[in-house]
Amino acid sequence: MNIRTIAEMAGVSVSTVSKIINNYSDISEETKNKVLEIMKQTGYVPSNSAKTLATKKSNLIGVIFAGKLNIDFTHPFFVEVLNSFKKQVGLLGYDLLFFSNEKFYAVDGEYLARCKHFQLDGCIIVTGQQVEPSIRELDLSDIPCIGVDIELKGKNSGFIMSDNYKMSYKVVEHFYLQGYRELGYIGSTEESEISNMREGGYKNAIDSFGLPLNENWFVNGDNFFETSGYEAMNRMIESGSLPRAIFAASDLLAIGAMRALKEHKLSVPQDVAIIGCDDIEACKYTSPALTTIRQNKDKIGRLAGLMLYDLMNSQAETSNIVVEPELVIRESCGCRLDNF
Amino acid sequence: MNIRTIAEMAGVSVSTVSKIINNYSDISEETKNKVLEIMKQTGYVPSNSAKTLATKKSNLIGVIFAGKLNIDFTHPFFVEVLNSFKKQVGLLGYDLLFFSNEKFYAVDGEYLARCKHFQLDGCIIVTGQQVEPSIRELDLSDIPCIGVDIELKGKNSGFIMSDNYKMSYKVVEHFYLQGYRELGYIGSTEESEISNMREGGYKNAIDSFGLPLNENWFVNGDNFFETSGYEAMNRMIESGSLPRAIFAASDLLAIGAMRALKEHKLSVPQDVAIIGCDDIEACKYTSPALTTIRQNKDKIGRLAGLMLYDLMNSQAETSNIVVEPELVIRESCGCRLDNF
DNA sequence: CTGAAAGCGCTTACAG
DNA sequence: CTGAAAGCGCTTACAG
Repeated sequence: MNIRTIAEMAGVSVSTVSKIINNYSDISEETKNKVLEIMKQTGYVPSNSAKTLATKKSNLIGVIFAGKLNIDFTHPFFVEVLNSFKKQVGLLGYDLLFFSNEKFYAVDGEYLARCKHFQLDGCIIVTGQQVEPSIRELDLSDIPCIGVDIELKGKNSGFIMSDNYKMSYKVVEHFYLQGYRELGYIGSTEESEISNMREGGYKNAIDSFGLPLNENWFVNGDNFFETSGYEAMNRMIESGSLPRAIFAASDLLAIGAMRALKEHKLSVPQDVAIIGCDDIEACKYTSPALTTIRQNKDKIGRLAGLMLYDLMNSQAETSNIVVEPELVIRESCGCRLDNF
Repeated sequence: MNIRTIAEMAGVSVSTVSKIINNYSDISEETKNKVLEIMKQTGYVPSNSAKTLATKKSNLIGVIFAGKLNIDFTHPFFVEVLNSFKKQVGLLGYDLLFFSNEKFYAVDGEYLARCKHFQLDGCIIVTGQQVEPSIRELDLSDIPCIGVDIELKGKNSGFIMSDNYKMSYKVVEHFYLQGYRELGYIGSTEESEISNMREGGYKNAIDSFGLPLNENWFVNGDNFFETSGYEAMNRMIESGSLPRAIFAASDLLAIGAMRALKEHKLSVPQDVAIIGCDDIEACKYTSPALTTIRQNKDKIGRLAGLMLYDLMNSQAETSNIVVEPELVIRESCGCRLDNF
């Protein structure tokens, strides 16, 4: 069943059917209805590959998880961003392609090659740590790309992330308002740009409030996961000196830190207050419930979709957007201690 | 840059280049190396749409979340299954296509039409409640499909799920071993096949162990989420009579139930023991930590990939597989009460 | 408002 | 071992 069959059945030309499929206006109502009727009866569906071949546009957007490892579908932050991104671009008429073909990964990803292979209209790149060089190649190509939590520099690229400095500022401010003056930080590996931005913002804010800055209270884990937080906290405890309040670069780091504190008979928030980052599901169920920074994942996803659309239809130049984060107060920061 | 350019540069025919791309054996080493070299230098990438058009195979697998609502990327179970599915089919040389184009959803999904449009080689269908009729149409088509947690009946379809009866049996057995004789159940809506299977298995097991069955201790929520568990538990509490132990059809239901119990000053597991289902991340962080049934998501995903592959390459007939679940003991079931 | 024809970039018998 | 040619199912100037 192809366009020719439909054309013959309707007694019109292939061009005419094509125009009807693509909603051209210069077709008589009569012809149009006749053809539409036949398409419906036969259950005809135009072939995307033929269309792509002819037009060089696939109506497909590539989704790339850069910086391998652990950071696939199970990553709580990206998964939610992706969810709203998917809805947004879906509304605009695009479907999503996920690279998974491992055969192509042999040669360092080869992302650009994959994109060309599928003639993707654009890409969204989400990322963890250690970005492969091949991402840079894609970034600089003429394929429109939007990065989430990764700074893209190409002239057909843009990126979006939460305001990581603001985040830290809000945390310091909240701690300050409660009288905490000795502030610590648990980050991910130093290779993580995101963690470093949060740390930088945190130190700046400490400085703005005129608080002392003690480097012993700043520790890094190997990644953003629970075990890293546990180990980092243990190291801080063993160093002999503890801050009154700690900001962790992720909720899992915070949860790990709480476990370490608990094991040392230290109470959260009475001995050490903790604020995490991400607002994952589990925050609500820890005890004490974890105060955290919520990124507006829904907004990030929607904006990413819209920015990419503009890029793909050259309705906009490169743009970089930063989204306001929000402090979600629960128990671990101590400001609701009366309720205990 | 296309196959003809490469052919001309190498001074061979298009057919020859095509054979080299596709690893045909009847090509001289010399020609092969010459062409390969040129392909490399030029950075030539074959077009997937042209290939698909010619071969009717896209090397793409469709991922379908049936039964809309809430059940997208953020669903903890499916997301992990998908993760391992992706790896498995990636190894086999396939990429993944996610339907998101909302324009097509206008007419009840039209899944089959979408598949044809992209000439997908196969589909994986994961599902929540209330499966759309259009899924059935796809199931019965000649496109190979594998269902996860959904029974597919088409002759080119298969499905895979955890052994939902066994799950319940293990829970009842565990409760029994601890001396609990009054067993309750919190399920999702009655429209959920999965919840009903678990309930059925649970009742059977209760029967096998010769325990009394009290219908008042069996309640259903509206879905698998926390609030449903909370409300269901409250209803059971208000009914005046409580079982000694409860199996909830999901971890979130269990967590909601624990919240309701806590609010009524009832302790878990001292007053009521609880076992959840899914082993989501949050189980570890609730207090008490939630004992649960872990589905082997990794195995389910890998098997789904392999089964689909066999179906797509007609190396196997329809097959239905059931995967052994595992009891993960933490605190909420009470068997480690000594440790408290 | 409609149609004939070239072209998009591959694959695949088939011939040699 | 290699190549000429038809065909996959669309779109797009262009002519009328």
